[in-house]
Amino acid sequence: MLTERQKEILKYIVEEYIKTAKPVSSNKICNKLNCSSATIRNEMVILEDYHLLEKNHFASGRQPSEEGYRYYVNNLMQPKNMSGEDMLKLQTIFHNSTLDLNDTIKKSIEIVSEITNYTTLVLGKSAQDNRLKKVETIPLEANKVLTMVITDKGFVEHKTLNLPLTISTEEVKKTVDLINKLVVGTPLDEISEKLEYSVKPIIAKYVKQHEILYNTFYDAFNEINHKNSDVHFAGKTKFLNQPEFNDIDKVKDILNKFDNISFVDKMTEDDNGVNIYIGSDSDISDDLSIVKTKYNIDGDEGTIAIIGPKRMEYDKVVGLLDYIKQNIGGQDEN
Amino acid sequence: MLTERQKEILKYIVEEYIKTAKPVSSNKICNKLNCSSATIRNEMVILEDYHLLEKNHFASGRQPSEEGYRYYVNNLMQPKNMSGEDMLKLQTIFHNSTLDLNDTIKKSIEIVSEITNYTTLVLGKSAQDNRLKKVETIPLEANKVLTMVITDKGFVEHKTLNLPLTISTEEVKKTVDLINKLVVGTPLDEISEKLEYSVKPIIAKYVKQHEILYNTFYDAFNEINHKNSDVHFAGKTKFLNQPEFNDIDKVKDILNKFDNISFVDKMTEDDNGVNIYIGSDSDISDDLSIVKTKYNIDGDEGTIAIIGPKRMEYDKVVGLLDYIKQNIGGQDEN
DNA sequence: TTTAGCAGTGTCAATAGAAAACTGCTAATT
DNA sequence: AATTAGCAGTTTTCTATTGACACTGCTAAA
Repeated sequence: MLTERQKEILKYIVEEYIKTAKPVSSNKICNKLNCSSATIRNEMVILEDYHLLEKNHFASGRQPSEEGYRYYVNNLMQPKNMSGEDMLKLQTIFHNSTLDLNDTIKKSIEIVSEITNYTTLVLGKSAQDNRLKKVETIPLEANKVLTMVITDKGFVEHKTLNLPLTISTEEVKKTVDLINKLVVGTPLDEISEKLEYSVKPIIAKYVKQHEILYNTFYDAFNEINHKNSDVHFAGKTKFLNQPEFNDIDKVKDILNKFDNISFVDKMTEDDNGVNIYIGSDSDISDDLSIVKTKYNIDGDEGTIAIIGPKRMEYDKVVGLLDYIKQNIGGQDEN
Repeated sequence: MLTERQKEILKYIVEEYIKTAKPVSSNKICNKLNCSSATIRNEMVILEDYHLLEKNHFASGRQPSEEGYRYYVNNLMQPKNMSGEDMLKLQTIFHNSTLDLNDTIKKSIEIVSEITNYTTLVLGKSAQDNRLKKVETIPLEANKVLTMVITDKGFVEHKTLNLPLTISTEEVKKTVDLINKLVVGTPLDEISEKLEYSVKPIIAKYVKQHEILYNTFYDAFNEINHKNSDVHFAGKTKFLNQPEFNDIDKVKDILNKFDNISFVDKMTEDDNGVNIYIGSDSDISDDLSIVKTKYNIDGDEGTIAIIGPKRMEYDKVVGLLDYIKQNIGGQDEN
């Protein structure tokens, strides 16, 4: 358990390091608290023993360790209220009724990225609890057919097929009708199974060249399920502004992870508050942190995440996400 | 007009610089041609007078200028044949009939990026000469409506609308029917005009709350027209491997340009061969070059472009694109 | 418990010198 | 007239050294 003074010192070091990116010396701190630098140094040794602070080299100042950041956000930090100006920016986007929901969200994460100067992303609701609304095909020129899969929440996945000449448009229609009759209303994550065991045999009976058609729809369903949500980024290169990312290899690594978005698993974790993943917890890079929250606007769920350096202004970011959660998409309806 | 020897020297310098990224000295060259380094130096002075070579500082070796590269690709370079192994990789993708066209192309630019180690992108055909196939709406839960615009080439644009409660589904249907009756078959780039002058008055007559519905479709059409083609990247960060991109600001600039894809205008320029845009010609960065070609597979047109450092292996890249053009999408049918 | 004071340690910027890598030019050679 | 050897001159790069600076840890005193 830390003493009050130790907490104060840790808080000061974290916030100062966040501001300057430079190790904090005992001297700087003793101006804030009224005690000598030697006292501070003694305390710093203790905090280092607790693994809350780190040194770069023997005679350097201290900076927060990953655990130090964690202690800070859990125990010391106070979310910072947004400026009125920034609130206004967000409100005008959200009350612009001419934009559709998707556009509103895209626009607003751009604002968030601009306000915070960090990369921001939004993760649409996973399609997994969508149900199939309908399947549709539209014949185009020659032997091409546009096939679409539409869900009850408005997801659309489409593919253009080049059909072998041996398949007639009637057979396509038959297949579509069968799928519509048999699986509409089924949750998407159950559809592959149902397709394979209930639908395939029936199609095989009624449609001659069923294989290729069946496979197409099977693929489309799988795809909509796998890219289980759309991800939109804003300010993807913001982190390049931070001094800790002057190493090209680091940059490359992070950008590739952004593209593979393997880290989104973190995002879908169930939690109703604002969650903070620091450094190695972020699953992207030891040098990055993620602050995320879920939103819910008129039943449309999703996640907004802000990605910044470990040395991120957590108080500001958490304040911002709190605001969004409360004022815009905050119906906790689990 | 250059002498044979001057051409040989220029060619050697370009190719050596491409390989090593280091200025080439007279000494290295005189091992290749059988003459002394002094002779080479005399020639290099002449080539520099022609603005084909550059020096970094007084006593440095020479490297190609932008014009030097241009002279090289136009007069000295010979496209290099692909290795059998690489050909095979591409062929297996292209003859995989279970993939639809879009997936085939995406997969193949991934292969191209892997083979070349450069960023590769594909630019779908512009939607401008598409015609409207149909407009469709699907009512979802509550007051939400999915609206779709579909073109004859298989483009699909969709939006989810939150309708005010005052609008009935019948009115939506009426609007859609009217649009379908009046503008199906119209080329997309003429549709805004037609909508505004021919359709709007009629809708205004038959539909009560027509404004919001009309605007939605108007927006959707505009959007499909403006994002006039889809762009897919592969190996977006490949250029970070090159030594000339160790400057974070340069990196940031290029990545942002990739995202804004303002440079695609270059891509749509009409030309049937393989085009090379070097340095400032590329409209991305003075340090990058673009090599592109159009393809045409079963009537589906598009452009494949390879983006690499100015110091790019033009012979290999041109050889690769030649191969793609000839073996896969090379019907010159303008 | 706290503090003053100091020795010890590592960073950083500046400087200097020497080696390396080339070129341009001149004068001799073919 | 074209080519070449040779050398002076230029710039980069590497290494070493230095002194100033910024801290810390520890000790001993308050």
